[in-house]
Amino acid sequence: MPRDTRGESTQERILRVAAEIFARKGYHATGVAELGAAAGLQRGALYYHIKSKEDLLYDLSKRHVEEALERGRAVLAQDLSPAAKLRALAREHLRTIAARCDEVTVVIREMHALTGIRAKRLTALRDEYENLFAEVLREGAEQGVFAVADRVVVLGVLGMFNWTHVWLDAQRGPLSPDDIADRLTDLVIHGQLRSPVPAVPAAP
Amino acid sequence: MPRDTRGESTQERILRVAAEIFARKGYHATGVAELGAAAGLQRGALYYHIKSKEDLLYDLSKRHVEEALERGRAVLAQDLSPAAKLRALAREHLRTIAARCDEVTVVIREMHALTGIRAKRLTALRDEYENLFAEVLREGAEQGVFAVADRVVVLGVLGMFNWTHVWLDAQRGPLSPDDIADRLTDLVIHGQLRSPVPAVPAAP
DNA sequence: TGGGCTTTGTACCGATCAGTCGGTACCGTT
DNA sequence: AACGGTACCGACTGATCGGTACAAAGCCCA
Repeated sequence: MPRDTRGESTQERILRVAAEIFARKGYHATGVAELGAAAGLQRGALYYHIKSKEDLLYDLSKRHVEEALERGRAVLAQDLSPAAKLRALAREHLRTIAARCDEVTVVIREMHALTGIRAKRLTALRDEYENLFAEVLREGAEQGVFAVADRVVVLGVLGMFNWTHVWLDAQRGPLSPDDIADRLTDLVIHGQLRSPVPAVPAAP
Repeated sequence: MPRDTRGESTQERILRVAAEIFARKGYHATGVAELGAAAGLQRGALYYHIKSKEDLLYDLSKRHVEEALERGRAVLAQDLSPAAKLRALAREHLRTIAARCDEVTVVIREMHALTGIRAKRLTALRDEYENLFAEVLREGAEQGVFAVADRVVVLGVLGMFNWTHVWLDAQRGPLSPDDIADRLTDLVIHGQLRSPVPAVPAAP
């Protein structure tokens, strides 16, 4: 029963500012006093709401990945062609990054700061999310629409989309997250080759 | 004039172990005592060799990016087709990651820990390296071999290759770095689409 | 043997770290 | 008025942080 009824509980405010500061300064470079101050609390008050600093990072990351995973699963449950599914998944991914860039950055950059069972659980969650991409590519290959995607290709595609969190914010163009997702999806589906030049021999 | 003539100076040993520890634990989570101990030195002795902890991170990163940049430039100076140049650049990139995974991880993950002019200088160096990929794609488009690569595509391709540092070590398959680079290059050039008319089938 | 330089270890600095504690103000319920 | 729970504060702990001062020890050349 939080006293604050202006639309955001103290818990939510703490998670929000923690994501912002962790993304900007890094987990280990951020002190709990700084986290509290950003949330309008002293250290003692902050520890009324969180169990530990690492738990804060864990809760923040877990909630984010779980929500993204849920949305991704909904996309895969749709009755679409593999190519359309890949496009829809890419759009969902880019929308998430556009809307929650701080959290994405924290999950990707600071996950290694988690220890023990928390690290294991979050790694498992992240693997589950990444499997969504593998699943779409597998479906496409099964139907003969895509070339068989070995693990390298899956990780390559995944990396392309994951890396967008680094530059999406700086991309101050007229392109919407959906536009960018479409452009990257086209690249994965069609490649860059435009001339009928045959396959390239390996470099010496 | 290092006393150690067994092939590695104290300076080099410090840079090497620092890369390893920074990559494993993170810059801010690593204490200077820990760095010294890993190099066989006490804190005071360590500070005879380094100016500061941040300077150690900077020197380590700068040296690495400069060397990678030099190799990349040599690739681009070769007289090759755009596709062959992209393949050669990808191979060079993957070879670097395979040989110096710790340094790559540190540069990518801990660069934001640098401040002031050091951050600016390293960012400029990294941008210069990333421009190599943009340059290859631009050449290809200029010659009509590649589709025009806008900034999104360049960043997408770059992300795909940069992200490999996350999983290349875990990839305990029979694939060499060159194999992986070739596979990713093929993806960028040809895409995954194979239907309705199966193009040149990729070897499974 | 004796300077002179490089390298190292020890002791120390002030600051900050994550986390805990006792105490207090406010709340609705009884 | 008394109570239990929620929310918060400020002070405190012991440890560790990055960095420095300084002297001893190892080394080379004379």
